[in-house]
Amino acid sequence: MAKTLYVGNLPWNTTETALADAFRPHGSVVSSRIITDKETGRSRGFGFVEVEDADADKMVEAMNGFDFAGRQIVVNEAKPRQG
DNA sequence: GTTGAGCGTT
Repeated sequence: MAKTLYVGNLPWNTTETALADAFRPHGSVVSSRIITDKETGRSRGFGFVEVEDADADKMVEAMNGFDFAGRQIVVNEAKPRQG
């Protein structure tokens, strides 16, 4: 099982690979996704990282406020997209 | 060639 983590305050040039690479040493990263604008195709400045349930809690504590590319990112457990 | 609070696709 895995949990989805919301990651905000990301630089415009942040990629999914850079996100997963930053979360990898903190826990088991299942997948990562950067939200891009459907009209312009550019990054919206936030994304989601799916990690293992057992590591998700400590990864939020470890990566929340982490200096990413000069910006402090915001990491929290993502809201359920399906109620 | 920009922007900066906010929660994504089947």
